[in-house]
Amino acid sequence: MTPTAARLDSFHRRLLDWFDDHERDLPWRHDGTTAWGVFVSEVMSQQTPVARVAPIWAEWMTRWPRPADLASVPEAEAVRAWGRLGYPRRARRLHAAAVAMVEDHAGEVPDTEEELLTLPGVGQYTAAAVAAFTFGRQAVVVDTNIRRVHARWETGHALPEPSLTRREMALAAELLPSEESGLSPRYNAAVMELGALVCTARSPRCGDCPLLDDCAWIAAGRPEPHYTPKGQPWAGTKRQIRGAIVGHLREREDGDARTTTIQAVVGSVQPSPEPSRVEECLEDLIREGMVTQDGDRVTL
DNA sequence: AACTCGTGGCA
DNA sequence: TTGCCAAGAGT
Repeated sequence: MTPTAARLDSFHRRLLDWFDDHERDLPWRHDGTTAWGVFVSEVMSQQTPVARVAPIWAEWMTRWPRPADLASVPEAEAVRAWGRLGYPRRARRLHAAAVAMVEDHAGEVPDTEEELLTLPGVGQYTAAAVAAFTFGRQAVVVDTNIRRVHARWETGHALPEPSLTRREMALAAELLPSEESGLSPRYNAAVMELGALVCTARSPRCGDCPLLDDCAWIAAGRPEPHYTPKGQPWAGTKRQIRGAIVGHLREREDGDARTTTIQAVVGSVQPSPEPSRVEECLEDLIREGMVTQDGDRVTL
């Protein structure tokens, strides 16, 4: 299960050579991007395609170039500026993280995984990614792309298990180039990039893969993933209704704020569920702080 | 450990 | 057309 030193060396060399020729020109990879810029890009990219993140990230960097700039505006400003990236609670956590940086870290992005992990919205992946990509640290970065590359190249499975296991983290740590080599940050980016561009979940481009002749999944005959039936109807779920509520509010421009009546919110959700169900979701959003209430009016 | 939390593009 | 999937985190 532990690859031989020779196979591991080949793995590193092929990935890094491939990355030299295929690295995407993402805006946060440009020279001069600050640690704050990398931090924001990582949070925005959680569960969200990077192509959709790029324009919003650019707006945020112009508007709030330092943590203190975001921390100085109301949290609702961040939620409004989030646009349609999805999971808008991430905007609130990003704002809270900026406040924490100002209050506890001299207005800077902390430069260790341990400190990064204390920030709202920062979990195992984001802490490792920021530590590696902006501070050049030795960190075990494991995202969905890296998990899939590892599953195929080493384990021979089409896709990783639904939830991240300790075994996977241990494997990722074993596959990391040594600290002395100084290659691990760029290697981490390279594996992620391969997963995003070549070793994709659907229709992988194995013909373009630098690891083709050394891949356990290929050697096993590219077995299919085991099908897991979890298909549930989307319409009527809390997530759908919450999305419709916040989406409706987002479009209700009224000066700086985005506000309307509870009644208008209830009438805006399509297909229309029971009004009580919409009200329940609205109450959740108010309780969580995503939406504020003033009498019969609600504001994003 | 299993669930919840948005949104849009694409095969 | 519709289900799958995308740089996960929090509980």
